[in-house]
Amino acid sequence: MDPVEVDKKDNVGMKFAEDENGKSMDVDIVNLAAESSDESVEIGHIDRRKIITIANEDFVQVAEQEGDNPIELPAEEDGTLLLSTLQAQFSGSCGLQYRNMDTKAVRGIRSNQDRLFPPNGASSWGENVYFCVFPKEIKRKRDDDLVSTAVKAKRIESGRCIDLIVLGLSWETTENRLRKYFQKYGEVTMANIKTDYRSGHSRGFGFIRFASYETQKLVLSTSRHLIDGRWCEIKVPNAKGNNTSNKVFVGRCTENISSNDLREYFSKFGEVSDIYIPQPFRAFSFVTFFDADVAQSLCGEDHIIKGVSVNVSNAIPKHDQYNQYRGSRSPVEQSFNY
DNA sequence: GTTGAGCGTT
Repeated sequence: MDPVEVDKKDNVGMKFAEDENGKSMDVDIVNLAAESSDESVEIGHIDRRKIITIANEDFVQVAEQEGDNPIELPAEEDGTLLLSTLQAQFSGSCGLQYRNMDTKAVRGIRSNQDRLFPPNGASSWGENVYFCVFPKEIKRKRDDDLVSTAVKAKRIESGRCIDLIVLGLSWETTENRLRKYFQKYGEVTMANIKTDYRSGHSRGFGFIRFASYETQKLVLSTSRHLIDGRWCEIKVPNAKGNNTSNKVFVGRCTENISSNDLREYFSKFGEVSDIYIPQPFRAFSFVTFFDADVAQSLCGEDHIIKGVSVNVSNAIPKHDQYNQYRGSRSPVEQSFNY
């Protein structure tokens, strides 16, 4: 083949080159002609297939979120990544970021129209793992979709009452006012306003629960509710996942819910083998059943014990859920979590 | 002491 010229101006490794057909390619100058100090370097002695291989080697490692497993996306011959290539794998993504290991800060990737450019003006994407940027609305939607849409649907179609979240409450609205407002639809079994634990002030949302499924359906069919002069939204709250163990985590316990209360309450679902309440008080407990199916059937549900809405979920601690999700812990290992 | 999309203080 004919000699190929490589432009060495302000290069730090990878620069563009053209083969004899005028096709641009990436060539690693440091590896190919390290000793040359000319402005351009002849690399005609290099086998063309090898150059093509080098040229085709630039894949960009992209993950949906930081920490996710990356997918390798092919860069274009000029080193850029087409937005369409990115979006083919990550629908809705509009850009890329990566973690700068020196500064620990997240860096944005330059983009122009339909192309994304490698960082630092280089022509290589290097070994960085890049993660997607989504427009704000889509990111929110994604959480909604992936985290809980299926679970939500299951919960609402189950025919049972669940806690409903009320968003957009006035800072002034009290639990009594909330209860009073919704009582006109049917019997309310629980009303709760979430407050800032320091100031005690409302955080502007709360939860409500009805005695009958019919009432719940009726209330949910009207999404806008005028409460204390503000239009509020009532929705099925986001839920958590499932469980395979015979032990469940009971969250949002209050200090007056005793071991006996828990045993008495949960015994109606199946034989309880153990109750564990951490001391000092930590607002959760564990209930173990003889039958794992009973435990499983309760997961994701809210139950009212002594007027308090507690939440039943899987008994796997938060810091292990990542590994659990990745399947890197065996069920045997998981059983030794506590 | 402020606020106005969200997801249940330990």
